[in-house]
Amino acid sequence: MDKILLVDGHSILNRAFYGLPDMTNSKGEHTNALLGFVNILLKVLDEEKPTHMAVAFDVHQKTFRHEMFAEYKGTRKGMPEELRSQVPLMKELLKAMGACVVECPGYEADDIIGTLSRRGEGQGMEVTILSGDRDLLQLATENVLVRLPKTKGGQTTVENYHAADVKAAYGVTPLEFIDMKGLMGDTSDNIPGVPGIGEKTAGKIISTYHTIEEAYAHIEEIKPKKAMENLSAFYDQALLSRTLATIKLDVPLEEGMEQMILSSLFTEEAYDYIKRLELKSLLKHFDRQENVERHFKTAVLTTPEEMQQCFSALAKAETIGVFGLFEDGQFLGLGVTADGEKTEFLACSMILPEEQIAEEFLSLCRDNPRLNIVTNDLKRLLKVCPFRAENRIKDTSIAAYLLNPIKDSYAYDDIARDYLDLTLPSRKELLDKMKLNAFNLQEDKVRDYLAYETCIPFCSLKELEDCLKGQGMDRLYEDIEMPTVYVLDHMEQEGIRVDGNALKEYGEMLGERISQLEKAIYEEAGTEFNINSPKQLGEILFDRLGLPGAKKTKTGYSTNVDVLDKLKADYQIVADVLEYRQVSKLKSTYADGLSAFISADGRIHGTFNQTITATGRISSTEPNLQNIPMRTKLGRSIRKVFIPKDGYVFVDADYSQIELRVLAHFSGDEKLIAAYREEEDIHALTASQVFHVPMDEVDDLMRRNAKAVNFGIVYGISAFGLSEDLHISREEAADYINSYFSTYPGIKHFLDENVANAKKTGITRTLFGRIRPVPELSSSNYMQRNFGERVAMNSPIQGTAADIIKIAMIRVHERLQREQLKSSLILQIHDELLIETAKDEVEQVKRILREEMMQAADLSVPLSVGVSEGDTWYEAK
DNA sequence: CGGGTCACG
DNA sequence: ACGTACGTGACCCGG
Repeated sequence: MDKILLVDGHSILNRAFYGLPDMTNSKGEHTNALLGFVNILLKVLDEEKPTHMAVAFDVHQKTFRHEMFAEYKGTRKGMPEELRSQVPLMKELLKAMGACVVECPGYEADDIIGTLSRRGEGQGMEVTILSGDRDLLQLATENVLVRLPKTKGGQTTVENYHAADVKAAYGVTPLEFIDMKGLMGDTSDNIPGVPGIGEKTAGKIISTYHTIEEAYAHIEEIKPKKAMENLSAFYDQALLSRTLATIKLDVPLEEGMEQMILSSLFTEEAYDYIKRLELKSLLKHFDRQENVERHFKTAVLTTPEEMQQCFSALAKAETIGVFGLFEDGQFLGLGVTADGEKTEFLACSMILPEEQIAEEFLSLCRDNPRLNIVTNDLKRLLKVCPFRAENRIKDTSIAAYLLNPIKDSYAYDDIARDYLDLTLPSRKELLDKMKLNAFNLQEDKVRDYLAYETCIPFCSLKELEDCLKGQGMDRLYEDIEMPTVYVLDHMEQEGIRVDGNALKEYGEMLGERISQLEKAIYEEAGTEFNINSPKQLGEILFDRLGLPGAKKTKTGYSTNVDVLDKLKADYQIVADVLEYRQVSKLKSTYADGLSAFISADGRIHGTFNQTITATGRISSTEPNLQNIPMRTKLGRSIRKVFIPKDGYVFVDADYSQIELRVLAHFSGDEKLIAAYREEEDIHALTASQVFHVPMDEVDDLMRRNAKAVNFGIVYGISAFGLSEDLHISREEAADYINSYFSTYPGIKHFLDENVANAKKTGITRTLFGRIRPVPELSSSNYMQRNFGERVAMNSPIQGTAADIIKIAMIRVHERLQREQLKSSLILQIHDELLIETAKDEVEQVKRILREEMMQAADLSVPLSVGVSEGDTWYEAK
């Protein structure tokens, strides 16, 4: 039997839009609703297998209709621009897929669907209606099924209604449903209904009397009393509402059933259009040459002989893909491919030990100086295979990060999807929480996994390199990012020495103080509670003790420093809580936290991540060595436990105001450039200019305020942000900013141009070509857009500073190696490098740091570097 | 697992 | 009337 699927275009698009996170393609077009729509549609088509299909749209988008009926209710907010822009794209896409898109001026999509459902039913067809809108339930009959997709918890389930199901769920028939709506109204459709009658009452009334007229005829019997009075007073409005709620069944449609016959949606045209929209995950549905199922295969090799044979074959290749498999830090083996399809996996074992695989691989690289190597996580691989042949080794995760630094993962499945139009199961999908070991490598899913990890880097390299070249980031990739991998690996392997006993004592000292404070706080509160719980603390301070100045967060009272600082002078308990917070932070995160990371060699080997930040900075984890306390005396003293190995000292070098210097360079502002060239005190100078006083009259407070202004400029200034930081009024903050911009017009111009440019191109760019997309700039949300503007101002500055220190790191590290010094770079903290320095090399190391850091970039202002040494990190800073 | 808080540049 | 300074990571709580 023939079967027709009728799709409510707008409502499904709407569902899809709110069900998926925002997505934009490289042209800045929003595409999440398109993707969601197609996925819902494909799922339903698969389940229903209809012979015919039509997708109905309103001619005018919903907002227009709301304006027409605006007198009934306050106008609802129109659909956001991110969604609106996808409506025409969706229609085009459907047409490209050969789907019948039906619109009719003067009628809504509901009416079209109603008309077609009756027409289909009349012709003896089965009818399925797909909509996100419950109103359509009035169309359900024995032969007309209404399906409502629901998204809860990421999973989409579909509610199905025939006439009987409507009755079961609502106690009314589909036709009565219209009367029910006449009573209860619908805010989102601007249908007024009867005041005071909601779903419950309306349901009761209609299930008893079946129609509004009949209910009115028995008006005396209606309960509750309020409903009776209102129905009586608003009877006409109820009838009008019902008319508004009634879906028309007689729309004069030109389209005939024959136009709705369904054939393959995966047409040539659709392929091109989907490709243009960059909906890569949909491309897998197309049966195309470039998309023929790839066959990734893995053979697990376990003996030295097999390995020898494998490597001899690899030696003939031009490029090989490599994957180092680790589980819980344990090296389990090496995957290799020479063609991107067949993977050979060398599994570690007693007869094929890790060292032998590593050695053999190293000599393969050494003996074949033209062999190119591609992998998706080079730094990981370096832990077992410390090879160095930079121009020949490529890391696809780094390349993908440069091309889009705001993604949160660069795993093989992400790269396959983004650069090969290939949808592969992720590790989690394939293996879930399975731990890999020597005994399960032969399982099919594990072998698939090994193949993907090994082959995808191999297969995607060319596309990635083409994209890098196209974006002008090939030099950035080769000259800065790839060499950085080796420096980070070096820092991780070296680690930093920590005096475990001193750390323990420090922790105990903190523990004693915490006990004292706890006791005092409980006494002051008159009860014991968990001070670490913001919820409990808020209730104690603001409810139980009735302190003033309560501010609310989503979940309760805000108890952060800003709030508590204002109270600490008047309330001892608040002062104690603040100290408690500070001390327990130091203990849990630093004293206890760091202790847990001290290795057998007495050093902490953290991880430096190169593909995390949106701006190009490095990040540090397990532990985070880039946020060791500095700003308070007690916190800072923890740096005394970081000590160099015997016979060594620390030499620490940091850039002075590198971001402001970058800004001076970018903006070309003459005053700022001149100031830096003459080595002026930049914050004092800013104070003098902004507050209109001579330099020698600038006091500490003025200088501090000017410094905050300078910070603000770098962050993408806002009067609100500055006023919060300085505890001044917004007006005052705005005055500072205006004054700043008239002093340095070049900066104002630079920032404005930056934002305008980013709005046009969708990206920002650093001095060395690093990009950062700023999709927030095209948001319809005011806050989001403002955020995008600040990001557009900040990213080139922060990013260029990040580029510069990477260059410095590379050069410092390479020079230490080339000059065969014993000293070693062990930490990078954004604008600072820490070198564990042999005592007899101190002067040389200081010179290297100064030279390489200052010469890392050639800006129109000099780069200034401060260098110091000490027997602990505390002293060296 | 998200929110609040706080450590750093 | 809204409700923000830019970039991170770790710890704690509580659902």
